[in-house]
Amino acid sequence: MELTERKRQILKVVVEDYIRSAEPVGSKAIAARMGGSVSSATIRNELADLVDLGYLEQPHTSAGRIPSPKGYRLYVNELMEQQKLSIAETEKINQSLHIKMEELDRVISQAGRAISSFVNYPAYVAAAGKKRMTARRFDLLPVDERSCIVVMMMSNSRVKSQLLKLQLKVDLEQLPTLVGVLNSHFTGISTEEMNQRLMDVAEQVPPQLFLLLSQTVGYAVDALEEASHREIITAGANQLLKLPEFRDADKAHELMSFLADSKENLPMPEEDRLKILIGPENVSDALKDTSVVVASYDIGDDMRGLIGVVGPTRMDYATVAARLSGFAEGLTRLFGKQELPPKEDTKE
Amino acid sequence: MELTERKRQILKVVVEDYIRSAEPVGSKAIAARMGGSVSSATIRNELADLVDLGYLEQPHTSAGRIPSPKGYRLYVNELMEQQKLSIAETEKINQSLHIKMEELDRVISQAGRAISSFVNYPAYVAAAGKKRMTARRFDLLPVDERSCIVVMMMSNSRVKSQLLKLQLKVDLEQLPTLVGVLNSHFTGISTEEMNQRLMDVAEQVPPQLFLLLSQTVGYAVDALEEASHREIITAGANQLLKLPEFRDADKAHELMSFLADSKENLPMPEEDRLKILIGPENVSDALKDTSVVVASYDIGDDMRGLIGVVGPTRMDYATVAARLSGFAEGLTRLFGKQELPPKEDTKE
DNA sequence: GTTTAGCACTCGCTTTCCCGGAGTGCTAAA
DNA sequence: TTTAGCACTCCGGGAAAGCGAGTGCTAAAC
Repeated sequence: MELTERKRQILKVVVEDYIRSAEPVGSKAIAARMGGSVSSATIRNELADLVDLGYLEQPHTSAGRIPSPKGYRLYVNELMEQQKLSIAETEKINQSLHIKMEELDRVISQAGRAISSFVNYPAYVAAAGKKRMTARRFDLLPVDERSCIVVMMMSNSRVKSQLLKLQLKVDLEQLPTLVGVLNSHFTGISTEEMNQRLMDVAEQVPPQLFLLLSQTVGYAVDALEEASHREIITAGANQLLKLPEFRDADKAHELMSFLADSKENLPMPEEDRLKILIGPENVSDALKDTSVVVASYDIGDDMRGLIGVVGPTRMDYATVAARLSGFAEGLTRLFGKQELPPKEDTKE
Repeated sequence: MELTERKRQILKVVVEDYIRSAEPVGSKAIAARMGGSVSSATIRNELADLVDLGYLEQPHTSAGRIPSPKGYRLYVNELMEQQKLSIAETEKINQSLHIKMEELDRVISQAGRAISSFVNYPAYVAAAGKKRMTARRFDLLPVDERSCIVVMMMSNSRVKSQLLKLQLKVDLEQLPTLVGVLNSHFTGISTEEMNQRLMDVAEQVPPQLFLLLSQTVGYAVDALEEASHREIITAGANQLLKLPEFRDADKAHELMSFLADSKENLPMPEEDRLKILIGPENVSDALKDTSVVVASYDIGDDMRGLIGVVGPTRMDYATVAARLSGFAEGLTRLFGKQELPPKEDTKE
């Protein structure tokens, strides 16, 4: 059997109607929506075919039809009209991205909330380094004889610092030596190598300096690992409760717990700019009945982020895809503009 | 009419039974639970009195009784037995607080998740400075002629830093002068005063230095304001859906949206170590049918934090109060131990 | 005077039954 | 190939009925 143009038209109408109403779509409604050029009986014949072909499903005899995952897939791939963002929408996106970039985390979580309330579905956001983070430069600032400040610039040009309490008094004159050691031996290498090298230099450095050195390197390792650790933030899970498919508390609870606890299993495609995963296409069991739309954005040159939206398979793919892309572009722009680094590889 | 000892006993049984079962408690069940020393008929008489006194309510004639807010209040104030944490529980708390204190935010949000899963209700966490944060010390580290690193130690001994891209080339020799100005004129004062003072010194400083100065001060102001801004984090809202009183999606949605969006209105008592707010005692409308238990903890000497738990009025107050206190103590200890500051007021 | 047994009554909850209506599949005619 | 007609299916909602837990009251017992 063939998938004629008319069948495609009908499928499109069914998908869009169902997305709107969340209720099975009947032949009469379809006929009306197609301009009355054909009768409902004709539509019925076509519908039966579409069910046979696997694009539609019938909750029970004598109910209308709803799209199957395969139907959604065809819709998304071929039938869906690329939606343009209205000026008002673009405006709104830009407005919600007027964030002073202080902490990366904070920007990201704010972006998560913004996108969620913008598409009316739960959203998740993540940022990850393209490669492992390393230290580019160290400094130590004396405070008093019992404490000093470590300052570390990381390979992504972000700067981290902390007050360090010293176990032993340290001669202030020796700090420059230490800084020299740090910068010559501990920059541009992975955290494992840093720990390793700490062992190696143990003998070359006077013991009381070594203590401070290992404290500093310890801090650096922690900070680097924290920075390269991909953190996933979710927002707007409560949006689910507005949807008819999640009025059942158990269903809602299941998905919300998943979003809160097992974020690691959210889809994180590596390559695509925009990816749509429909129902069973998701790997995680908890997402089997839901769809996910993910877009990626750039954080400067070294990092990459993902924003995703989770919703029922009956998701408004066209709108969500458009808005998500818009957001991703906005974020890329935001980070591109504010990013400071004179990107220059530090030789170790 | 008097509140005899037996009435109090009965009230206690009703509250505790209702907390467990979420269902109106009948006279027979009470009699059984009181050891069979009195018959259900006697209990019925007493129950009628307790309703008259306002401690109990009757959803409808011929249903059992449930506690009124006034009943809960009496229970919490006088009837409830202080619960001790078991060793296992204490252990579990300490374990969940084995956090390396990196970012304050992160500790706090992790603590929120931990407490929430520990009491099985949604939780919120906040940290706030006791007084406004000020800068205690500045440093500038040259990177190249177009950028340098600002390092600022705040009054709570936390250190913030960032790479600054300079609009103009600056002579490296002039940085020490600038640091001097910063440390002598911009420490120990509020952010408003900092902005004011920036105007004042405008003429005393060569123009191209002034640009860098104002950039630095701008950064400092932002960072200080961000640090003193009380951020409230909520966690575990999904726990609500397990409770029978929130099986209704609309109810759950209302409260969850409140928790997600209007966190500012969550109770933040100033004085008490532990506070319990029952139903209508809450000011926010959204919390009228829920109870809140809040405890406070110390973050070093300068800051104070709050952890709270939100649940139905039928909350297990005894357990929640004990666990929350345990947590608050744990946090106080955590911050006390890791806190570094040699607390010393900086003269401006 | 307080407590208790006995009993009729109340009222919410669940189950069952019934009905309307939307929608289908099939057949036969256009 | 399309369409009108028609019998049939099945969901969803509302009414009615039965159940059962629990009450309030009365009258007797302690």
